[in-house]
Amino acid sequence: MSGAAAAPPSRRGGETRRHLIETAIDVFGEYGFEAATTRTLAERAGVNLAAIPYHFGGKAGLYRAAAQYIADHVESRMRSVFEQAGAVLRSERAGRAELLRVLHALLDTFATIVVTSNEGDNWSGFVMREQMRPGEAFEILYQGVMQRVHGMCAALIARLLGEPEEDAKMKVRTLMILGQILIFRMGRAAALRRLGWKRFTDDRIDLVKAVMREQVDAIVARATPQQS
Amino acid sequence: MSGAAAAPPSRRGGETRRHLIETAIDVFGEYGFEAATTRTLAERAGVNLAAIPYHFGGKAGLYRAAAQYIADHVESRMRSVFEQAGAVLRSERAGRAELLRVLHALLDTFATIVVTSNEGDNWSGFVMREQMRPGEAFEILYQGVMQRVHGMCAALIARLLGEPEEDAKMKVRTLMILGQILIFRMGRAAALRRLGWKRFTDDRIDLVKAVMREQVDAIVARATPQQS
DNA sequence: GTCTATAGTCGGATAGAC
DNA sequence: GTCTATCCGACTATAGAC
Repeated sequence: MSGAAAAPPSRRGGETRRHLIETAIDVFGEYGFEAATTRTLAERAGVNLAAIPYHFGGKAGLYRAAAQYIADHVESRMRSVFEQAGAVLRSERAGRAELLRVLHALLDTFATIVVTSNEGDNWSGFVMREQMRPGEAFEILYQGVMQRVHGMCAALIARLLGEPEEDAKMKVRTLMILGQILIFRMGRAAALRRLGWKRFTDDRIDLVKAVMREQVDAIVARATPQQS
Repeated sequence: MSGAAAAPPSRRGGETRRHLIETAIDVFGEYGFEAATTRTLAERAGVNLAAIPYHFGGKAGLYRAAAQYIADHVESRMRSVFEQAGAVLRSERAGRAELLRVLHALLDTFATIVVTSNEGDNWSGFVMREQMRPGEAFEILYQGVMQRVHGMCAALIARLLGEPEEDAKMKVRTLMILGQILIFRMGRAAALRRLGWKRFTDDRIDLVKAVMREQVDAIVARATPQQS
């Protein structure tokens, strides 16, 4: 967790709330909703057990609050590239180079967020669990960020390839390209193991980004295979 | 699930054991180790609660047995393509077309197994949870299948690109290519949502495979970007 | 708003009959 | 090998003092 407290409310209530949410993201991400106990949640947040029913109505309310917090957090880190990409997409006659530039910027930012999470703040476990058993919290996450990342990438790739944006094929293509990044998060244990790494350092993330650019360039270059 | 139980004991013990393992894969995959209760495990398997400590020494033993069962099962479904790929890789002067053919065969088989799981047998939740919190069971899964899939793909791609196989770059590249498939399993909820699908039918899986081939061909074609 | 103490529930494992 | 009954520990939530 990085930022300073956003809202310093009346007394210590807001502080407790916030602390509890940030801890809850870690704990729920690590153990899952059922296995995470209110004792662990309260203990790690350094607050009293009874604060959970008091502030959030119960364990489930805290869970929802955590999902909302993640959506807001990632959204804020993506906002700048979202705006760049939106601007380029709105201009009817954006050049190929410009389309590629914002696509790379979008994927780079996404890769940084996705790969570096869990070396400090750990929302990814939370998100992965919601992928496995989508519930109320999945809606909050999907509507907030996932949809926009997918949508923007698909629009950019469609323009670059000159193919229709709303086809299933284009959506599949876009999902696959995002999968090239997400593998390092969702299959992190296997990826690190395979690479003989213990964790992702900055230069390793740069390698990932470099290979990604190479492969995205190849895909949108529309080179007919083995034309050589 | 296909394979027979490894150790068929005296009476109905083997049947109970097997049933318990297959159910356990579903239940652990759905709820996770901690949240899955022995009562649920026994009930869904239609066996007595006390059978779990009896046959597996406890909940943890059943979990390990389930991991081994998954590794064996996937291994057996991949065996044929593993052998094909191994043969091609051993022949020093395998042509480009042949290398591509076995790479596609490998990825196709992998895609089928990965995407169709969970419409019947559900080992993917189990595997994903081990990715999040790698434990004893992760070793069983990694050593068994993951390592071979990654290794074979990397070897084939390295040959096709004429790049060294053991470099981090090649491993990253291979992981990314596999990520194109795995996104449909690990990010299934978001993918289905984005595509407006409820589930993966045969023709949808064919679409995924077709796009994957296209993109793999583009990547290994070594086309310099924007040469056009 | 925060704490301690406790009520009420459900978990895993075992004992011992069959 | 399989069952029923039971123990004991851990969990969530609440009551009520401060």
